[in-house]
Order: sequence, then structure tokens, then C-alpha cells
Amino acid sequence: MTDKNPTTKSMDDIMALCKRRGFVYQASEIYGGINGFWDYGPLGAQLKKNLRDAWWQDVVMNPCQGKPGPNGQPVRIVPVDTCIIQNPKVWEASGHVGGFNDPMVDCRETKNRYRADHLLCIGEKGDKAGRMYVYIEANEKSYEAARKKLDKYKKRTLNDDEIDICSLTDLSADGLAISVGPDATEAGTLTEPRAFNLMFPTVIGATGDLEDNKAYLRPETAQGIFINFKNVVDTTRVGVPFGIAQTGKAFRNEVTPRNFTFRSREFEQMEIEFFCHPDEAKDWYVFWRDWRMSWWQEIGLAGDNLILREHDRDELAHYAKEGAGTSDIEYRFPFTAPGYGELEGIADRTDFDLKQHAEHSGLGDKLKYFDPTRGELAKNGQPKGERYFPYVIEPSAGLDRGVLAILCEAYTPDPDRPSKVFMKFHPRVAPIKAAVFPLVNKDGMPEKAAELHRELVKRFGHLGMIETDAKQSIGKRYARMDEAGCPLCFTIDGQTMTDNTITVRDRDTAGQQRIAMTDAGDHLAAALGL
RNA sequence: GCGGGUGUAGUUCAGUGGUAGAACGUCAGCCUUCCAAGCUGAAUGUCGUCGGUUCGACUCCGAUCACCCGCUCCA
Repeated sequence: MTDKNPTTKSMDDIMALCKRRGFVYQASEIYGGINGFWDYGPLGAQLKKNLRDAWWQDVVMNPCQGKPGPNGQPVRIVPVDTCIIQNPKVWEASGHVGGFNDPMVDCRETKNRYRADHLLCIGEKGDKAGRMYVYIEANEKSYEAARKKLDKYKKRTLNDDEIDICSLTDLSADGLAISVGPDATEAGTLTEPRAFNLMFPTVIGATGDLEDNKAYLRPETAQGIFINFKNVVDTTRVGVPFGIAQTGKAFRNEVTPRNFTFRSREFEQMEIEFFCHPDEAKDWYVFWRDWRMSWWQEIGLAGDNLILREHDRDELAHYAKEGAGTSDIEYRFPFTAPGYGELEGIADRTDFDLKQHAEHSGLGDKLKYFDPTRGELAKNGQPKGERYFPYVIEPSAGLDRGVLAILCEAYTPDPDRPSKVFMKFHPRVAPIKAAVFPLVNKDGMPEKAAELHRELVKRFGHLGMIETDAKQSIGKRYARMDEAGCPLCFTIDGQTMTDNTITVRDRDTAGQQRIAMTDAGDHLAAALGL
């Protein structure tokens, strides 16, 4: 007996299977890879497409699967597909250019990293050459430690009015050299503050002058929706409350890409920006939060590994401070366990973004929405209408993270079956929907299998792959399908030749039943929930 | 960015300062009437990359890249 629990999922094993079966490859692998980028192989590409299609179907084509919104009306969503590169002013308005260059400071002695704008330093008033001690803002313990160290250095107890406090970011290089880090004992171990801008710069135009023609790859798809809000309202017969949805790539220069595809520098988002009257924001926030949670459960993340977590007030993003709240739908990945990693965030962004774009674009109140259903009643009994910036509820999901969670959830070790592991994908997202096998490669069975295969491809090929394989033993073929996560295998055997029945093998139970070959399509349709 | 670990076939891993191995998988053929069966055969690696030491480096040294873990960060 080994002490390794066979039901424990190892990320290394999952990654090995992803490579072996063609779900995920390292990007640029033959050149040594590239940090923070991953490619999808044949099965991974189809899995990802299936998840994206499921989202599109349930969000855009049939919003919330027909579930009415908190106002009792059908939920209305329209799609857009906006550019990865926008006018750089978009990112100034959104706050991405100016607001998020958090300068960081590393300590060479303690190996700790701090946000430079959270560090203050103290020293004796008027003392330009003596040591200064750095502490963390609003951290009582850190401050007291710094005071203690300063007193010890001065060999006396200093009064409050003998002390100068300044921000670390205001220090010169000389000042840094005489400063002692919050947890350090020596001076000069802090590096100069380094700025991190998480947006990918790029150059527009063939001359390639970065400074004059600088643009950015979008760090989120959301802004493409906000800047088209007026266009959509003006050209589509939608009115608040309604949502705009979009899927697409986004790019972030992550400080530390980690954990397989979880924190990639290039990734795909599935975002809804749902516009509603400020008075109704809370209701819509709750509605979207709960429906999105149930959607992920329905798509196959049904167990304890999925949680809904409401954010604490102090971890809210800049745009959500005034809103109804933010919650995360989080999955317990093998690499986060016992903790969780974010799959989707549902945030009340308030009217922050629309107001920002109203201001930066110069459109001002023209970007307000005119709501003819609100306002005081006129003499004829009709509402006079109300102009306002709608509040926005944003359910923003990571497609690649969803795929990764599905891969982890589906990975099911089973020492009793030949493959030792199978991928228990929900049939809706499974890249291979079914396989058709002749039991042996002779006696008319291959022809019969080809016939059924053609039929199933014609009916189900738009949903995923339909495989067929006549080589090697039937057990080996079943085992391969188990690792690929194919939910059903149809097998033509000797009996098929006499009574036109076939066997259906279920991936999860490995059990079989015999059905009429003409029922195979309906059987698959039922398994796919069609 | 810092610290630790790892890097040899598609995968999991041996290996030794002197011409590169196993298992599984893959492919082909035979066989095969239901779970990686059997038999025969085949392909596959610039031993992550670059440089250095050496008569000779997969092995020792340096750098670099990538992945994993911890810290940090995450609009």
C-alpha cells in the first residue's frame, strides 16, 4: 500500500493528461515555451468552444434559459464583438492607464515585497544622515516596531513631535540607502519602487514609433461594451433594463503567471454588462449572482468544489465601492486547495464606467439614457421620462478558467478500469460526443459502423466530434474514449448483422445496454439533453 | 521580482565524464465477437537552450528559458 490516496487529484497528472490527449499544450513549446501562454490542442479547442457556445446560448440566445428577471419580465441581452485595440483614451477613462501602476518595493534582506504607496518612513526631525525606519501604513504593529527601532538607534525615547514622517515614494536614492525595511535589520535593503503596468503596449502604424503611436491590447472586454452603450441603445430596440454580452480575448501582463492556464497573460473572457436603473441594481445583482452560480453547477461543476463568495467591503474594486457588492464564483483547484480560485466575478460597477466615458469623451449628459417609462406623469397620463446613467451589473467569467475547472472536475481516477482515469465531462461540454466502433474489423461490421457514424455526424457534428475507430481491441478503444471523456460508445457486433441492434456503453458506469441501431441518434440526443 | 525544486522519447521515469535506455502509449501487420488481451515489426530524442572546463559533457561549471512550490501580485 502506498500512502497516496488514489482519489486525490494531482495537478501534475491532470497536466500530463492534457498534453497526452491534446487538450492543452505549452505555447511556442518547440522554442522553449513562453511564460504565461498556453495553446489548446484538438480536444481542448473543442471543449473550450463548447463551453463558450453553452454560455452564448444561455446568455444571448435564450437569456437565463428563460428564467424571468426580478421585474418578472424576460431578461433581454444583445451581443457585440468589439476590438482588442481601442483608442488609448478608453483606458485612460477606465482608469487602467493611470490608476493601476502600483509601484512595488522588494526587500533584499527579508525577501518581502511591499506596495510602495503603502509604506511610510520615520526619522528624527532635521536628521538628514541618520537612519530612517520604514513601516506599513495603517499597520499598528509595524509602526510600533519602527518606533522602537528608531529609539534604539538614537539610544533614547523620542517624542512624537521630534519625528518626521514621509512617504517612501518621496524618498531619494540616498534616502533609501539609509532606510531600514519594515522587517529588516540593515539599511539600504529596499529596492527602488518599480512600477507595474499590466497592460500590453503595442504600436499602431507601420513606422513603429512607440511613443507617438502607442496603443494597448485590452485588459478586459468590458470597456468595449461601455463605449458602445449609446450605439446599441440608438440602433437596437432595447431599453433598460437590458444587457450587452461579449466573449473575447483580453491581455494582462501578470506579474507572476502561474498555475497552468489559471493566470495566463492572454485569456478569454465571457462578459455581460447588464444596464439597469440605480434603484433596481441591488435586485439585478442578486439575480445575476445566483443565476450564474447555478449555471456553472449545471455545466458540470456540481460538487463542493464550487462556492459563491461575497467580497468583503475592503477588497472591492475601485469601480464597485459604492455599489451593491461584488461576489466571486470560485472553484477549488488542486493548486488552490484547500482554498479557491476565481472563475467569475459578479460586480455592481454602478455608473462608474459610463460616467467616466461621458466625461473623457466630452459627450457628458448625452451618454445618459432616456427612460420613457419613468418620471412624473404628464397631463395625458404618460410618464415624462427620466434621464440617468444606468447602473451596471457585471457578471464577468474567465473562459479559460472555466475550461480548467471543468478539466479538473472531470478528471476521475479509477484504478479498476483499464485507462486508470477517465474524464467525466458533462455531455454538453464533452469535446467528443460519441464514438462508433465495429466490435471487430470484418464481417460487414466496419461498413455498418461507417453508416451509423455518417448519420450521427450529420445530426450532431455541429455540437462536437463523433469518432469512429476500427483498429486494435475494443477494450483499448473504450479506454481511449474514457481518457478523452466521450460519454457514449456505440458498438456494432455480430448480432447487429442479424437484428440491427447495437450496444451502448456508458462512460461513467462502463455498463452496456442493447438498443436498436435506428434509436442511436435519439439515445445520444437524450444524453446531450436535447 | 525573490527563494527552493525540476527539465532525458508522446507520457512516466532510469542512467553513466567515453556512441542514449525501460515501461506504457503511438503506428503497421496478424489475430481478435465487449473493456489498454496476444504475437511480430516500426517510428520517435541535437538528454530544455547557449556558453565554458575537458582529448571527450546527457553527466562538471556558468548563464538563460520554461514548468512546479513558497512569498509577492492580481483593475
